[in-house]
Amino acid sequence: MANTDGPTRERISITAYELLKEKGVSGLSMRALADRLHIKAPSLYKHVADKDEIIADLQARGLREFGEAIKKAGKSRKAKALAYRKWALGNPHLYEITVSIPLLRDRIPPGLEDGVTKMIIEITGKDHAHARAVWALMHGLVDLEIAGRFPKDADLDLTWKRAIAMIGKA
Amino acid sequence: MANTDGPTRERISITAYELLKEKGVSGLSMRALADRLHIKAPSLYKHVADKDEIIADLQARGLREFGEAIKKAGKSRKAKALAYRKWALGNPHLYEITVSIPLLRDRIPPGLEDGVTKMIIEITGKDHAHARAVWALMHGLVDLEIAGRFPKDADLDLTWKRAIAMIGKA
DNA sequence: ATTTCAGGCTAACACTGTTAGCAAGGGAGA
DNA sequence: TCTCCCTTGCTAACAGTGTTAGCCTGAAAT
Repeated sequence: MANTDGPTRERISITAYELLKEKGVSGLSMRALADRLHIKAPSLYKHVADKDEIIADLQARGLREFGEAIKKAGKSRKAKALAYRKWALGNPHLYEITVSIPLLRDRIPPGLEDGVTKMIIEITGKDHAHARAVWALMHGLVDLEIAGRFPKDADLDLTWKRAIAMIGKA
Repeated sequence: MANTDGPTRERISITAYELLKEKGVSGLSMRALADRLHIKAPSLYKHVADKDEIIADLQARGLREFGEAIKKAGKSRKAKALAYRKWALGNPHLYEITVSIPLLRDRIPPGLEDGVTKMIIEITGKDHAHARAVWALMHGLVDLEIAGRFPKDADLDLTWKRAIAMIGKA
């Protein structure tokens, strides 16, 4: 071994997260990740089966942190909704890799996804169908905002206000 | 010239669309596109500046066809909403490249995007903020459905019903 | 007939994920 | 202590991506 303290699986995970935060999904390459760990790209495969394992890792982290952020927020639907927006916009790359990319269900800890889904259902306090519609509304808002699909002069605070009104009344 | 009838810009556009329909966004490579046109990849650059020009082309087509589909639908909000879903699910790859990828605003015909936006505003019959919330709701539903984020046993027809109820009441 | 040029071509570069095969060092067992 | 093995690094390489440089050829225009 050339290096006495090689990268553990944990360090790889943390470094991947830092790289994602700084460079986004497209900047998360195996070579860039290896560089930060001061090893060569092929050596990563001694710790990890493939890139999907790293992505699954980040998706799990995203689900976990997102879940905590929502849990911490005030109890009202409005507070939860605004927490959703705040978290997603504060962690756009993590949000993207967690929600805008096919979820690697087989490779994340079981129950994680269900936990988040159930939490959304509890917040809305209605049936699954309603909860899914609410989730879709919030996801759509965030996705379009991150993707820059709304015009620059769009009043998104007002848009969220309208969206929250829609949730409350139906 | 080896071939007497080389690919025109129009043929490139059509072939790219066919390729997208069949192979999806990830299958739309310059080499695969060139193959279908019976030329080599570098020759494409005699007709097109870069791949983004082709993507912008498809985004414009997506906006156009999507706009027509919504226009054709029944006048009720419900009919429009269901037309949105139907079109998106019927043209998932075109929907993805049009909406789930950053829009190349500088390279699509001016007014196209605004036209679609205005149409949505007209349908909702309220202010811009409300229209954007409605759009986000529909986009979120479709995006999550295409991405396979809803469980297999989810009743999505019911979810859309709830969503449409939300639109109507707020 | 000569020239110009559109539109093909091959070779190549930098990047992506990934595999094969080699080497060196540390830890475990005899 | 010696030896073996296994972990974990390495380089070279492959197939794929978008893209550029430079060459060649046939058709059209002067």
